[in-house]
Amino acid sequence: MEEKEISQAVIGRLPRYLRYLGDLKDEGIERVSSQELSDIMQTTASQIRQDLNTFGGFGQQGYGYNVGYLYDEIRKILGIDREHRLIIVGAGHLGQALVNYTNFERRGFIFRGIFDCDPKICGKKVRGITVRPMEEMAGFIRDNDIDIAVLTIPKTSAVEVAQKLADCGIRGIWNFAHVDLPVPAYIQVENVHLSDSLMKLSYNISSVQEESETDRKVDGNGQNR
Amino acid sequence: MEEKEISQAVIGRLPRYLRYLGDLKDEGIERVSSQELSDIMQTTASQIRQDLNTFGGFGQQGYGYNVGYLYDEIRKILGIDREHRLIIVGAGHLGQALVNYTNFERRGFIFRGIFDCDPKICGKKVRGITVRPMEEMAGFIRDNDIDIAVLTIPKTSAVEVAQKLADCGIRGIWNFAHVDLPVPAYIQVENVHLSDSLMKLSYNISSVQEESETDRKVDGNGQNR
DNA sequence: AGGGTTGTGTCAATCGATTGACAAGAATTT
DNA sequence: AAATTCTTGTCAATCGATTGACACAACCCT
Repeated sequence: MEEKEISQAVIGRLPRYLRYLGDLKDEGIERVSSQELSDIMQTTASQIRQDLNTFGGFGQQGYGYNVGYLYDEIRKILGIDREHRLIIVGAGHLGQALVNYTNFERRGFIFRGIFDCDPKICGKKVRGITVRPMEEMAGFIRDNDIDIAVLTIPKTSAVEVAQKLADCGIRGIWNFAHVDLPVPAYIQVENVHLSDSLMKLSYNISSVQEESETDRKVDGNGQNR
Repeated sequence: MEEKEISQAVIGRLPRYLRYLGDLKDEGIERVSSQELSDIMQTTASQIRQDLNTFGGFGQQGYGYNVGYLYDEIRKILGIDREHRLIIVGAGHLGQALVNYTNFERRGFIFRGIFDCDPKICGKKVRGITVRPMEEMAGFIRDNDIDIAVLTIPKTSAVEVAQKLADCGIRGIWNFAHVDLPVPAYIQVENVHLSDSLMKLSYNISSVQEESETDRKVDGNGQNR
């Protein structure tokens, strides 16, 4: 079924394509060429064509790409054409903030449960979802067919909990804890290391400082890399 | 002062080095070789040496690297040997969660102010910090020598607010809004596109599914790339 | 103090990712 | 209907990042 390994660099760009295509759809635009899209997105037309061709020919010569069709195809590739069921592990500030962020649900990521080891928090409701004790987690994952666990607990217990999650058959872990998780290769881990991100910003601020004699031209490109 | 452009790939790995060096320090370990470190971090010794040499020779032949010294040097490189003053723009769930996350302060990122356009929220206190109306933002940035603005507002107003931040001389923007920000090149933007990250996870889960006939070997490497 | 060992800094080779170029197919114009 | 324009898919070239190899410096043991 799988032919060749697809690079994470390409995958990482797909959500951004999806975002711009969604904007175009909202504006009622039906077709777009790689050149037009690259102008808007501040990238090269060649990269867009190369990226899309990794998954097959979605465009048509002399016409370009159909916005709605391409949008749907990228959704399928990313696996967000179906619902994902998530649980939050760690009902602290961040965990609660994520549950309250309704945009995820709009994209098909549905929060089904919240777990915490603190008995004082258990029983409390966050956006209608009851916080449950950790002991119930394994059963809950199996009973509710949970795809993804969101780890918003301190690093001290993260590795242990990740092990537990692996044992009860979770498919992916969205990891906000500031550690690398050693899990079997068939479990996917996506790290969101917020403090790493802040440190990168700190570096980039400082390095701009140092080259302050250089010209300060406006570039206007806000994409991450 | 600047000699050659340093790649973001290298910068992106520095916080991870710092994390593992901190762990070694806590264990009381004084010296480490690139080989030992690469074994722990699941990378190559060559990459570690190459990365560190971008900034100068921190090691000694036949000895390796002094953990404490290297730790301090990387902190200096990242610019986290001094304090950074931040404001939160957008006092929603995520903004409040970030203010309450004490680990940032421990690393020298100090939250000085919170701003929101909703008058109902203004005046409220989050971890001792009063939420102020947006009108006061520009003055506050100048008066309090603010480095970094954290953007936790909806995408609809993000571009406009970023423009305002640029005008009053902010140095960096930590952007949680789901848009690319067009700002002058001397302002650094670090994007945290949470839904993009979730979509990547979704893809990787699905792609593992498809190649399920392949061997399920344990790899134990939790690093992001 | 000398010899063996360790391990860095660096250069070269490999590997992967991005960009450029163009042939050919489809649309549009005349 | 033919000519022209547009624009993809793809191949080749370039560019950048990672890995491997090794000379030589510093350490450690006897």
